[in-house]
Amino acid sequence: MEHIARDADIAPVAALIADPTRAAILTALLDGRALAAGELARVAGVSAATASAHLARLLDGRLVDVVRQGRHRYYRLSGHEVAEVLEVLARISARPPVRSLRQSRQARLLEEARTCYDHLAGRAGVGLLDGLRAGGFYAGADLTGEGERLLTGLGVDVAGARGSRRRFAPECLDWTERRAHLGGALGAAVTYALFERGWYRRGTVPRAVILTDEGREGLSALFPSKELTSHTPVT
Amino acid sequence: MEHIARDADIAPVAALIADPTRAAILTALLDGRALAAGELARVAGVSAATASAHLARLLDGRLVDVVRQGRHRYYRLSGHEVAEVLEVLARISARPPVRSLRQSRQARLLEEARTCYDHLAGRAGVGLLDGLRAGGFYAGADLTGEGERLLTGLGVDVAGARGSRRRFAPECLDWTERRAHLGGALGAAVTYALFERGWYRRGTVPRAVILTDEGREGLSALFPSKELTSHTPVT
DNA sequence: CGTACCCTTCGACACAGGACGAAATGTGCG
DNA sequence: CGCACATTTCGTCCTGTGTCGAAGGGTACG
Repeated sequence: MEHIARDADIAPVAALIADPTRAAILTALLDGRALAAGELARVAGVSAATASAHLARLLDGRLVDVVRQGRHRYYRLSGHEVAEVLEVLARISARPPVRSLRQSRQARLLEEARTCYDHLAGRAGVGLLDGLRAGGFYAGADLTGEGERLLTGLGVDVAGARGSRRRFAPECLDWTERRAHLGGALGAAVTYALFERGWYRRGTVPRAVILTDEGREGLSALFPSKELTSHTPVT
Repeated sequence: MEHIARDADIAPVAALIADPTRAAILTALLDGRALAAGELARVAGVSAATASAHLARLLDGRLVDVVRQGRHRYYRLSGHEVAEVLEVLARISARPPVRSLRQSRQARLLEEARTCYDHLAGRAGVGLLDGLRAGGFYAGADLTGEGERLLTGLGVDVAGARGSRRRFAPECLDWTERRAHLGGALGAAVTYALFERGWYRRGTVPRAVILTDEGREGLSALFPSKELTSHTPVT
């Protein structure tokens, strides 16, 4: 009368994430960019041979894709579902103690504004969603008509996001802020547009993004509330 | 110049899920009930000693809670966040091939209607959300005023769900249907009310739930669309 | 109390798999 | 063609951990 597993077996996938080196690799890829095998070895702090073995296993388990370019091989997460797993896991995982000053500065940068795979997170992401809500541009898990006009005017490909097979505009729980930010296809499209406009740019710390002067102006014009724009720059 | 992990380290938590025996135990607990250590050993197909060791590790990692009752120790998931991790992992995990007739019947039961930790999932869960939407009771990620009246009238503790620190009424992606069902605090409250009314009851297969005759009548009165009520009983 | 039962701890074993250096493969460039 | 570089494959070592039987606490019940 025993019940054999008829659910999806999650153990093999979890095992792929369970190794510290592979977890470091996956986390490094969490910003959606593709990194070369050598870079990943360096980030994870292991030899090239070791990283290669791990990447082969991740590839086999379909957690990452590879694109060959010359003598480099660039690896990236195979999709946003993988990023979601990592984020959800982070939500119930302990945050390691901060050791150095530099680390605490990096931590503050990430709490301020970062990308969560392909959309904006951290205080900036939460503030953006708050601003959209306060202005009547977003309600429930959808844009209002007014919101659709606003974002389209800013160069966001709203129609394309709607056509995507991905969920359109779900709220995504932020694991530093413990509040929601904008995720899904629309979250990605908005973030893409913000980069295109130069309102945000990538920082030197992986996943960290930085509000530019133009961005501060543009956003404060759109959202009169202070939340989004008053945050002090981290230097 | 290497980047040490300043993110939450997810590897230890993933390692807890990565062992097949522990994954079986966690999956068995996914319906939110508390099971005794012996039962868990049996469902996982290991000796009591082995199960005990695994449960100790899960306890240490805060994935499960234990409640001692006489000479039994009942284990349960420590919270819905843990259940969410398991569900998200299942979404990117391979479904094992069906081996026996009994397994395929069980699989059909679960696809039809099951609980996802504490709310309704499967075709029944997806149909319920569809019905709420079609009737104008739910839009975006919130109840409409009409929906609030309807559910309150059915005995759902809507106010309590709103007061919860959990998200109120998020859409939860169903990994068998690949469509959304109702999750969060409201999903749990609705499911609780459906059980209280006797419209659904627990099946013999873990996590499976069964639509009762009263439930069929009640739901078809509320939601004229056929989706929710026409499904053929699995025998 | 003594017995039956549930569960955990202990001791011992076996095995998976992660680590590296060295060598092999493959690509680009002069 | 030959050298430089990125990456993988191979061989080997070694730690970590999952497994069980047997023994050791607790708890209930007659």
